[in-house]
Amino acid sequence: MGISDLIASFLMEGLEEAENGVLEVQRSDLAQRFNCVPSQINYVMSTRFSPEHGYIVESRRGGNGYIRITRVRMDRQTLLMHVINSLGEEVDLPSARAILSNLVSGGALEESVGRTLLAAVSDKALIRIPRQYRDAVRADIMKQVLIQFV
Amino acid sequence: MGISDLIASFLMEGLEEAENGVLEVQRSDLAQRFNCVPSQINYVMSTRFSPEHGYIVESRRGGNGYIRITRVRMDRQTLLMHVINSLGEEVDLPSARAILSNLVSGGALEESVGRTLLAAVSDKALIRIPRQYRDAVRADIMKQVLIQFV
DNA sequence: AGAAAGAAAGTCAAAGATAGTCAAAGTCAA
DNA sequence: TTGACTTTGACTATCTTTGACTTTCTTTCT
Repeated sequence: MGISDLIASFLMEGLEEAENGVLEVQRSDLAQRFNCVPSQINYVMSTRFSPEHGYIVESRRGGNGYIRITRVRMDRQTLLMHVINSLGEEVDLPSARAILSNLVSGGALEESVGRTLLAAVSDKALIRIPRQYRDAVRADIMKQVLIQFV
Repeated sequence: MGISDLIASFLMEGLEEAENGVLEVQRSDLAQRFNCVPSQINYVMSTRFSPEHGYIVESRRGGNGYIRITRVRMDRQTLLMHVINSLGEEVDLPSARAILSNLVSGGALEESVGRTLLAAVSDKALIRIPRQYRDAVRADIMKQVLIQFV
């Protein structure tokens, strides 16, 4: 596991323990604990705690600054509608993965359905589609499938 | 035996030992061990560990990258493998529907999964794909999805 | 209060570390 | 001899780590 993965799991554990699903950390503290540069924390936030992953990240600079990570919980309907609307015309694979994983862990989709859909929009499944169009096709497929579960 | 065969048997042995049927390797390590160019590992993956062979291959690039090979369960295998192999290069929508319906009623797939996959290969989902290529894309998607349930 | 200093966090691009693709060249058995 | 299978390597894509520079907020000092 790389440092980013370590940091991410550390934060997720922290979120488990936090009873309200909110965790506050200090960027430089974290960086020191994991012996990395502070900006790596930002990298972890944007790659592992994005909205697609089901998190809201807020922060404040200056003295007593912080980074606050909140795990969002929505009911199934809301979550699905939100996702479908947020899909737009194109979806890249990392986003699709994050979204589906979020839908599954949020209880909006069965695990088997999530896996099915992920496999259906994987690059391997869409190998013949020119890259240029892949994200659009992915979006089409995801919408078409998800709409059934609303 | 050529190098590709050696690499393949090495990996299969590794899979035997791995208790959960999952093996993770690093491409460059393997290449060094067998004294070949890294891209030969990709060749081995695509010729010996394809879905048709009963494997799922995932990977990640960048620092701490990996190639993960998963051997799918050997249970309902016969039916599904038969279907996967019989898919060939192209599948039209009526055939897809028939195949899925068979798999579901035969208990090889959950109904929700069948519906998901059918929606994913429907003409609506593949609307952007020129008709000429649709059946091929459908076959790709179905293989990629079904291999997970073998 | 206003300005200066200090204390966070943010941005961005370069460098590093892997893996993927593709087509040319090589090999071998029918 | 020919066609399928294999080997190779140049080029590309993706993911991670790092650090210089910027922005925003708080505190302290006139």
